[in-house]
Amino acid sequence: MGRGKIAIRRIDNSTSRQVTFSKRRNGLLKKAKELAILCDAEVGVMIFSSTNKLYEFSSASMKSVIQHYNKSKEENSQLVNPMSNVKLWQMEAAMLKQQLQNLHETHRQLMGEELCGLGVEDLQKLENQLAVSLQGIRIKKEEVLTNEIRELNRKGSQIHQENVQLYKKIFMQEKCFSQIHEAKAYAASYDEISNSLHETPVSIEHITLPIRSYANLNIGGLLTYQ
Amino acid sequence: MGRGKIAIRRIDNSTSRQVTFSKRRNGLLKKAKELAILCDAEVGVMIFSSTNKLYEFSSASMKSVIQHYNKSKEENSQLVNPMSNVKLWQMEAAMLKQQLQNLHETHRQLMGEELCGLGVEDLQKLENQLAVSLQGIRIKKEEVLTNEIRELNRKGSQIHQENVQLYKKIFMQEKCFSQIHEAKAYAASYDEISNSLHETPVSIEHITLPIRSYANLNIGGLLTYQ
DNA sequence: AACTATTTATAAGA
DNA sequence: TTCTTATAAATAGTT
Repeated sequence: MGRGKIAIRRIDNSTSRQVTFSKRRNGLLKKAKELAILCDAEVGVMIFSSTNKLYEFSSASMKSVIQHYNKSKEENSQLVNPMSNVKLWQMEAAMLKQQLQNLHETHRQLMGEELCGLGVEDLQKLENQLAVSLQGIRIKKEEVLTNEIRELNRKGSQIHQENVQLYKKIFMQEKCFSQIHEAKAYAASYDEISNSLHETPVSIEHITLPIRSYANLNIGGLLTYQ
Repeated sequence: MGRGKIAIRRIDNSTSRQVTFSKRRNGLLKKAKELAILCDAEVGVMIFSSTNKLYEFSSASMKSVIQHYNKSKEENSQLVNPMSNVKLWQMEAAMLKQQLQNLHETHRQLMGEELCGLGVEDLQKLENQLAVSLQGIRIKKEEVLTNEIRELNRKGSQIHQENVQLYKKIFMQEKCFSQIHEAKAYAASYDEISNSLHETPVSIEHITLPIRSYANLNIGGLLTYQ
């Protein structure tokens, strides 16, 4: 329809293509509108130019047209339907919820709650499990404590050595008599405390206090004499 | 365009409207196709007849056209986007997954596994919790066992009474000497066993065997003499 | 964007 | 529905 007939194939000339797009786009939108009005039909048209600009017509809102389209399609196939994904995720969520609930119940039983529905055998199993767990945790705890003690002992003796070196240095330099006196006094008091701690192995039950004393001594020693 | 000009308003005549719909619908789809080809545009057309039948054209897949449309629109609003639901459910699932993972870790710690990341304080808390749980479960178990024992004792003595009544009946009827002898023998043997069980209170530790003996006696008695 | 020769779409009728 | 056909409408090429 025009001065000459054209074949329906991509128009090579860019300008010509753009002009034709403009004309025919308006034509299409007009015809869509007419169809909707004349025939009482629900029509939705989306057009994207090659420069990605959107032109649209819809008799109702485009949202409702697309929803209608989806509804119409979900009878035939689930593939085009963006709702199918929703259903998949809903199922996933339901499954996770169930797992969570189950685990929660088990967890509460392990915490010693909600034991009413359980028989003697279940209770016995639970008791055994908890006894084993408790044992494991106590072993682990002792392990951790032992390691901490060993580490503190190591650091304590290391810093004690440092302090001894520092005292020696101070003494050798013989710079100030008052400092020498202090150092002697400190060394005496330190030995008095650390002798009983250091020579004998330290047990878990008595470690808390000695460790703190150690730490205080170390920090005090370093700050004062460095 | 036709024999006469028509106004663009709803066609009243139903048949005429349907015919026009058919013609113009094909026209619109054809024009949409031509536009897509000639101008290299992305086009999507959805048409629903008044009887709700769907006719469509899309240059690519309708799904991709709609997605393109949504993407183009989501700058303005999220409402039209059918993916938003999916995202909501994905978030829900992710949240549940996280909860499940957390609970799982706690659970494993309660089971005495994976204790490596824990400090002394955590271990101590865990130990205390487990000790409390264990205590609760042991109390519950004793409660259940005590109830079972009480119930069995009740049944046992009840059925013992029944048996005594049955023996009396048999003796009173004096139908058969051999039966009387049997009854005497049974009563003697029963008293021998049950005296020691029934007079003294029964402790949990020793209950299992006595209860079974009781049950056996009861069942035997009932089956034989009813 | 406007013009216009031509093609195309389609209203009415069969 | 489909075919026919007269006519309205759309538009290709031009200005």
